[in-house]
Amino acid sequence: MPRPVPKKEQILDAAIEEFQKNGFLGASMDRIAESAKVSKRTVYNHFESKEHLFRAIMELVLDQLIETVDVRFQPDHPLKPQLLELARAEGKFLRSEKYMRLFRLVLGETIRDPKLAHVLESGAGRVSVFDDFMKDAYAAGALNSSDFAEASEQFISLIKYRAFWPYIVSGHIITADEMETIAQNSAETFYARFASNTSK
Amino acid sequence: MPRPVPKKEQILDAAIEEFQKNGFLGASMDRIAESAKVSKRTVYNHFESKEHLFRAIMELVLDQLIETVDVRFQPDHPLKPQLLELARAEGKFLRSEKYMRLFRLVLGETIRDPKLAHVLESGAGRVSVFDDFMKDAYAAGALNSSDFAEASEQFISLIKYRAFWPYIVSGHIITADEMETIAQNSAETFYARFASNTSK
DNA sequence: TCAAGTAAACTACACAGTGCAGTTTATCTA
DNA sequence: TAGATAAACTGCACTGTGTAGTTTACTTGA
Repeated sequence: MPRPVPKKEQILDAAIEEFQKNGFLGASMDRIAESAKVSKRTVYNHFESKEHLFRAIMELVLDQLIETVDVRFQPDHPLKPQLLELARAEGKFLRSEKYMRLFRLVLGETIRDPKLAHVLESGAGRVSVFDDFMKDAYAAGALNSSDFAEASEQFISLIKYRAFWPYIVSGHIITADEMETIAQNSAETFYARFASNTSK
Repeated sequence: MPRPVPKKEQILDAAIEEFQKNGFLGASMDRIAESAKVSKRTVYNHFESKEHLFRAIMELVLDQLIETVDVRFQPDHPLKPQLLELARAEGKFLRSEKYMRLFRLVLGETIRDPKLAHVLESGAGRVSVFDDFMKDAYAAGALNSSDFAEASEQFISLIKYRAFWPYIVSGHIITADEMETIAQNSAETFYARFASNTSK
């Protein structure tokens, strides 16, 4: 294998932008070729159809949507600051413009074609970090409810709804300050509801 | 005024379905005419363009997205069951298939064209019922925080995220039982965080 | 020499929107 | 009650445009 020719990536970059801007149906292969500074034929040499190019992008993008948050519960530390840390980490992850834009692209096409839904579920829908955190927290006696799936979902709801909604609805990406407020308030509410009496 | 011809409504019905199924770009005026059992020319006699037809539908649909929930805080009653009632009312409203499908249509097009966003904000984004409820509850001393906008948003987050997410992501409309569980858990969490000590 | 790329013309098709000759329908009038 | 009238509707051919994907003839660099 010679060198990792950059043409393919030029095409992918241009395609991501085009799909993002116009959606699958609105995207034009001619424009993609043009803005990738590549002949149309070259596009088709790398990707046999629009559909294939789109799917290639989806896969590429999915890797970047995989939750990178990795906060684990530490039994010997108090719960509250750990909740805040978890909320902040999730918030930081959600707030990146790259994530938001990719998510929007995927969401838009998922709505168009529900068959793509599993893509979202396996990507953005990942909740395992929260689940694991809650499971460990309960095992350590820090939670007052054994239903850690419920606890996990509520925490996620508090954070994600307010982070996403403004963007979905009006394209507004939440500021770092707004996100910090959301993280604090979410942690506070979660603590009020789920912290065990014995936990500090 | 001659007669209230039903053709226009046949067209609107067919168009709603077509736009819902294929989105604005994917929708075909020929198919709309065909499934409305009307000639294409008739479609254009009623609506001068695809865009006009789409906007007519948006307006039609918006009226149906206006929040119909009307639960007011009653100072002489305990807070907790009132929270549950509010959550249930919101849940019932959200859960109707008509609402879900229309919402999805609007959301899809909003993502395609953020200029349509204000449509959603003035419709589904209405939070005044919750705001009013919280304001009254605070005035009656039932809440432990003066920030009723925050309280309101958190309550909404707990309910809406879990009601919408499955549908947006996979087309799954939540069952009445699932919604009831969400309402109860949301009310419980909200109460744990925001109920004043003096409230019963 | 040859693999990869370029540019531009070309095919085939789907679609929005129009024009028009003729038909249906409801309502008003004699 | 028969028939006139106007408006709504039909069916269909047609224009123009944008697009996915292909073909062809040419270039470039190793």
